Amino acid sequence: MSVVHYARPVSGEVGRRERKKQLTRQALVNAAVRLFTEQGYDQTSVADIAEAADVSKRTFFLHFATKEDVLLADGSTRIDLAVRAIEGRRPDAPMREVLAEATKTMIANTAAGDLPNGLAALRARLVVTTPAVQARVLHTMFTAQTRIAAALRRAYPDTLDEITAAGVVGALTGAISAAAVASLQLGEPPERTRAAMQHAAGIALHYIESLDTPDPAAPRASGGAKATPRADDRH
Amino acid sequence: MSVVHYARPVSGEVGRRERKKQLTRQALVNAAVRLFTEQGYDQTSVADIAEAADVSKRTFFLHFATKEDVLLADGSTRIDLAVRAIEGRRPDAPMREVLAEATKTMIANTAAGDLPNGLAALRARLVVTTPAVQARVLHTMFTAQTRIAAALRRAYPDTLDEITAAGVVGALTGAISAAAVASLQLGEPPERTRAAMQHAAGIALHYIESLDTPDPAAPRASGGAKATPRADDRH
DNA sequence: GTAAATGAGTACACTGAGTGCACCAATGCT
DNA sequence: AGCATTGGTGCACTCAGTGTACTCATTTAC
Repeated sequence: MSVVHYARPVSGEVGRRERKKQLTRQALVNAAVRLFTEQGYDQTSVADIAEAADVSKRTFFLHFATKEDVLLADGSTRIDLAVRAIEGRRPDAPMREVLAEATKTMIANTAAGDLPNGLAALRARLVVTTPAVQARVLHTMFTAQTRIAAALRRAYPDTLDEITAAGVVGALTGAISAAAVASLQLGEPPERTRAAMQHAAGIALHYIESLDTPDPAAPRASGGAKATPRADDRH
Repeated sequence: MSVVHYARPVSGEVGRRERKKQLTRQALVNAAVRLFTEQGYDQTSVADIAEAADVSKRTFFLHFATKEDVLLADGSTRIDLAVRAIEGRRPDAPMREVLAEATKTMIANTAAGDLPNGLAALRARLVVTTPAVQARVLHTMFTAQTRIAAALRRAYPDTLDEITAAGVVGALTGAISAAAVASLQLGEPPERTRAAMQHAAGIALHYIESLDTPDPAAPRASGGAKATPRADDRH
């Protein structure tokens, strides 16, 4: 393999080494997704995955710290998105709006990234069926919270102390993830789950509004959140 | 041992067997707390704990499903408390009030259970330093959420659908736990951490009020939540 | 162009969590 | 006293995850 000797590190390219690395990484993800789907998560060992991807078991752990992490391959992208949404706010934007924007971005992205292989769908299934995966996802989200809370505090340094910032972000993500899992457990289809997440975000955000407006004339149901279309459309 | 032959299974008593079981269980907890404190969590193996408690390693797993679980020995008590607080509500009590009560009970209990051995304090320390413990606690709390959400929904069947119930409870516990961890990470003393939890609960509850009162005349800062003494006393 | 430096992948041995199983012995029940 | 139950044991096993010393392709420096 090699008509071209001197590849092109020119023009800001990645280089063969890095490309090959991403290749094995992708092979591992694909093998994992396939095996998890075919045989189930618990019935698939890391050795199996490595074997199927035709690398050594040690190599697996060169790319992923734990067995669960292979399911979070796309991982930090969404968090980065949220952080950037907060950091790139208009200077005088109210907190509620900024958080609403960040939330919307994240949920939208959740929907998008699914196409390549069935990663997101598989993950969704495993989150409600496999405790180990659920625990890992939960933990990942929790650590992400602190990053987001930090960004938020940086954005509103004199409105928020550490505790309040943590509480706000905790309430937001707590509501969203609880609603998402509840929806998944009910066996609802993806777009309904996304709606559930939005609904829960609306709940949390509705409150947050009252932090923006020190003299709350309108922390009421009328506000921007429109929190209860869902509570109505069922029962 | 044994002047009394036929102990007393009379009058609803526990019996020697059960008593001995609790004894070994307690021995395991004590040994674990001591070793974790002396040598650190990661430096202590389950075999070590079992050895120190003078039982076999196999016995450890007869009492605790995982190494982390030994730290959650008191575990489900607090959840039961919350569930009971919800179930035992006055028939017409507003949701906010019920949840406030449940929250207060839980936080109070958190403070109380610490006395016997340093379990709660140790756990608090490990939650912020040891990922495995943090993950386990998080997961425990998350599963507890569904029980609480179910109880809440049972209490307010026509105000709440599954999703909203999950969202409400998720927001509440998300806010509380995020604030608690933030406080612990700041190295704050226990009573300050408890205050942080209360503060975060107030945040979440303040919103929830608006679910009770379809026509909110007073979902403002004056209400029962008193949400921001903390945000002021720092900044 | 050649040599040194780097870093992905490998082989292998090891620790430690958690499980299955057959068994023993104390306890509880009648 | 005799039988059933059940907490605890010993042992062998699986599997996740790590440390280490090695190879070899690629990259970089000369």
